[in-house]
Amino acid sequence: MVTLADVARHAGVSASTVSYVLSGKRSISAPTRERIQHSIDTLGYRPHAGARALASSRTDVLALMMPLRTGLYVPVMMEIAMSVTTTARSHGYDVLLLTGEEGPEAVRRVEGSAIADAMIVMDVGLDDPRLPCLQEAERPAVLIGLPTETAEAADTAGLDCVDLDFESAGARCVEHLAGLGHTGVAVLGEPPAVYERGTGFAARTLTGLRAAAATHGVGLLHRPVDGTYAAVAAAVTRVFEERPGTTALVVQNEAAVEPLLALLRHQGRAVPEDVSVVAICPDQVAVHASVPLTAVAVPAREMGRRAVERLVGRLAGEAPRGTELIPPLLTARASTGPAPSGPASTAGSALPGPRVSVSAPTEDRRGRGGH
Amino acid sequence: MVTLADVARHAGVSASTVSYVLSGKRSISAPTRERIQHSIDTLGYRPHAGARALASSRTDVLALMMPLRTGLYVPVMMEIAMSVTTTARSHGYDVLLLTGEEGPEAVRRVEGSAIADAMIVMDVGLDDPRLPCLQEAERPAVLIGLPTETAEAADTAGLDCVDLDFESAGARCVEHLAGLGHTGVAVLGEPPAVYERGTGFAARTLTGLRAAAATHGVGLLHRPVDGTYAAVAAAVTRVFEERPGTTALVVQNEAAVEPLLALLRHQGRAVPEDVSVVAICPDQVAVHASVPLTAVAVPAREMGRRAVERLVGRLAGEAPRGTELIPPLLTARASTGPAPSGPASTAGSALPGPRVSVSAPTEDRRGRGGH
DNA sequence: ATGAAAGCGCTAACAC
DNA sequence: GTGTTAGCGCTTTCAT
Repeated sequence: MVTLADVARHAGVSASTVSYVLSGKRSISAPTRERIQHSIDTLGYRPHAGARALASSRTDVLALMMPLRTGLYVPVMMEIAMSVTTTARSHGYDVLLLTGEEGPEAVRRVEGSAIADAMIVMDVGLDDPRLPCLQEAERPAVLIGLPTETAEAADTAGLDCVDLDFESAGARCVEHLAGLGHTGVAVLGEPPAVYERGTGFAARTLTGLRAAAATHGVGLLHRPVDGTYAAVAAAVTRVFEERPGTTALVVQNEAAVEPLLALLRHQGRAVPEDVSVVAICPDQVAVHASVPLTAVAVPAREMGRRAVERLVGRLAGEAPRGTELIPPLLTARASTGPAPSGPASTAGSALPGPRVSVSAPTEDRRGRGGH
Repeated sequence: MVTLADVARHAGVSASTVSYVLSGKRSISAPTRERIQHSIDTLGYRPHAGARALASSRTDVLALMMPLRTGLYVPVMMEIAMSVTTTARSHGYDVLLLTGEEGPEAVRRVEGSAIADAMIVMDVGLDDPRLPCLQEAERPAVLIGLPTETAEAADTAGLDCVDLDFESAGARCVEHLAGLGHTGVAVLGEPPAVYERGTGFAARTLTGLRAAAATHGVGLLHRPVDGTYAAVAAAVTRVFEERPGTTALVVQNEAAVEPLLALLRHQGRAVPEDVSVVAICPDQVAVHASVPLTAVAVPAREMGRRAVERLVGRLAGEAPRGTELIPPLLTARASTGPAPSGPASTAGSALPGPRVSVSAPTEDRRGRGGH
């Protein structure tokens, strides 16, 4: 193994000079710097991470705690993880991946063993047991997500948070639909487990949805669903039975998107002629859906990037910045349109009660699949 | 910070004794061990990772290189990553996440800076530039995937590999369908980019599919598809036009699964009465699809687990084990059934379809196809 | 602008 | 069964 001492010898200088060339912490004359750099390249020298960590008390590693509990949409997590990793690299940091299984113990391990300089914590719950440890910890931490129902309380707890402004996101959805004349909106939410766990973003979205619904005189039904075809079908069918006047759906559950579209197609409800659909999901999902979806984007990459940049800033001595909410951006695509104007124009209207039977839109349909 | 020396002083022993209690590398009398353990607990001592790495040349970290290039199904990657992380923890290792962007440079970094003790490399291509570095490296590496078209060549290159036996997986799919009397099978494969990149698993699957098709007199069409509704619709429509005798589909593209099922429903082709579908995907996807799918499982967790266990074994001194292929497991679910027996019974029959072969096997068949 | 030297906290011979 | 001690490779005062 090539050590710093080897380089020093090869370049005919002292070890400390080599070290200073590497760190740039003091000025070195051009000739010696070049000579040393040449030796480094020739010998293929790489500083030993452990030795450096021991001497400097810095690891150049960020820990990423990613619980991946049931009901969470994996691609968003993954995108955040990748965004964190590439952003971290661009700042000279590596990323240590921790699962949620260890819980608070992982926080103590990172702290106590000096495994990482800072941490990013995802999937934060309302009474997350990791939070107290994080607050006691010496090392800076940034949460992706808020541990509170509202945006204000988080920073008072001394925590740095980055998240989409889900409350505004919910409001945007309703506003968009209200603007198109819809008055009966149903929300297909995350799986029940997500709400039960007290995961902040789902609750905050709901708050925004409800507030805007009240403001705009829109009736709102909310149904948590698992991301399976069966669950979506059951929920949607019930919604249309309970309130035939439903003309728009908001989906906050990426896994439910395709099942929902397939179901509507199957039921003969045209999108957006009979029913409008707004999603809260990554843009990629919205664009590639079988009907391009009007959607509020969940900016996964952005969230990962900002989290890292805050952490890097704090490691460089900046003060905590509190809660940072990313404003939602709704992009109108093909899945929303004006509310159908009379009972006559909706598929649901043909039905006396329970089930959708007939008549539908203007689609080319063939084959024996017909109901 | 609490150091080993602090513990030693508190317990009234020497530093080395404390160290040996921790490592278990020499026998300590019960009383002193207990006394030391008590001091450790009282003081809340944690060994300093950097110091330990420097002194022992072991980091207790495994590096996981996960490229996440276009066209790869994210949930499988994520499941492997999580499986790797939890398995690693259970063996006392942490996991450092590396993206593919750095390429071979990342391998050298890990090696040169002693950042990790070993590495797991995913998404290996046929002429992967990381492979030469890996072979030169001192540290053990395990590939998830094979860098070759066939199973044999990999270990000769001195590399340790873990993967599903995709060749057999392909064969199982065809065998299953052939056993049900299907003679016209189309394969919806991974996105074109995956094949172009020379990613081994896709090519190997195709090899297995083709071999079995030849053996069983099954006609095989192969279409790479992007995982969007539009791409799937285009491909499937063309397949049925080109060969109306197609009665079964094999899908190796998780993102295409729901679009495909939605499309078939929309076209009025009943599954499995008109067309059978076999998938190569994680069991979870197969089970939760809108039609539970007969499928060869991609054992993501298993692959991650085995990769880590091999690595841990090799770090403990075991010799490389070469290539380890996990035998495929096909589970029959609701999406496959006997081939429709005559032109009269299929939706496709409406089309000017030349050939549907006559004879079919002797299997118990039921459903509406009954002649 | 450069060098010398004292650690950082731990491990692993080498003693006894 | 336990203590002593010499590093591991790097950073960073303190000198000059």
